[in-house]
Amino acid sequence: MAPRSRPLVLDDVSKAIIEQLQTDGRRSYSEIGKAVGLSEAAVRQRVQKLTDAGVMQVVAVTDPMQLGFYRQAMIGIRVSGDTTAVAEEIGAIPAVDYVVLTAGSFDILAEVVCENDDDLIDLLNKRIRGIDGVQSTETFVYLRLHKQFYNWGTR
Amino acid sequence: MAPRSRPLVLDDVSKAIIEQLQTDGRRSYSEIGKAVGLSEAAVRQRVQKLTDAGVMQVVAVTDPMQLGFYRQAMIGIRVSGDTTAVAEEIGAIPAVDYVVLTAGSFDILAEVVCENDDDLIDLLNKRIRGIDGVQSTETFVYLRLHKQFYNWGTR
DNA sequence: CTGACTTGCCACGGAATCCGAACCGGAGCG
DNA sequence: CGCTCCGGTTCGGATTCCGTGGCAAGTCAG
Repeated sequence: MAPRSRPLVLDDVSKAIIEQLQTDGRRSYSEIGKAVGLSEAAVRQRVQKLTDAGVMQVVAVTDPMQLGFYRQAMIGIRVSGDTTAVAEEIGAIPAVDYVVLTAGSFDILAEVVCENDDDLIDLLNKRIRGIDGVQSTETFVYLRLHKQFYNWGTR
Repeated sequence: MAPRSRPLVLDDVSKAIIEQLQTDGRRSYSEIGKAVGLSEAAVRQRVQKLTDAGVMQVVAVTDPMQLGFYRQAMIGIRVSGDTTAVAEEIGAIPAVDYVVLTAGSFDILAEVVCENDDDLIDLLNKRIRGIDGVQSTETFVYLRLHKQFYNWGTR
């Protein structure tokens, strides 16, 4: 949770390792080593370094729909005053899984995951719009998730 | 890439397994089994089923910044005609990692990952705005990613 | 140049894990 | 009752994980 580390240049081998784990996070070190031309131990050390440095993390990602969260939305938020403070507060809400400060007609974009429409309404009215500094919000209800990639690493 | 398997109810044990893998995608089956009260083989079978069904996938997620992608943005797109077709075309662009059909003042939201501003400009002008049916776009350049969670599974 | 230090990789071996297959018990059904 | 399906457990051999030690190639100071 603390990516406090130097730039940490990534050579081609590390990129290759990341690509391997992007396609399958459970691939064995020796298999990766075979693919990138390194020994098992070397791969292991590099993966450890990469995760320690916060460059990469291996996790399970899920389909919210199939877990009972039937309503997702992106919320554009206009703020007066310190955007960071507001972002902090919004990020503290459990239903919010993604917060980013932006330039443009919104100051903050927040993605939320709710079980149903009632939860979304409550979230908006009772939580987000009540935050000090929030001027206005605009909600984009998700109709269909069409693409979701995690392998933007090296192209 | 094809979540073609509808019903598949998730009991508490499967949810617990998912939570384990959400905190660490490389945790061993036996360790998970110990945590959720199942044998190693049973955990393995369930994980296999869950991934096959598209409920969950274990992957490496990376910090784009540390991989040389210094410019991210969300692009709101207004479309005339079939939104699905446009979404399909946008999703085919490598720099686009996230596409969702929405209700609201945008028809499509697309997150893009670029190396720099020039790439972003080219992406917008030469790729996205050239797609048939795209009426207008609005770009929200990311200033700072503030929160990003993958563990929305069960709360 | 040289010696101390650092860094990254490989080799190795014991412990742990993975993984396929066999087995088992309960539920549903004719 | 016999049969099948399902999900769990057990089991054993192959594989992987992981700590450790060694080695070669820098780097730096004197």
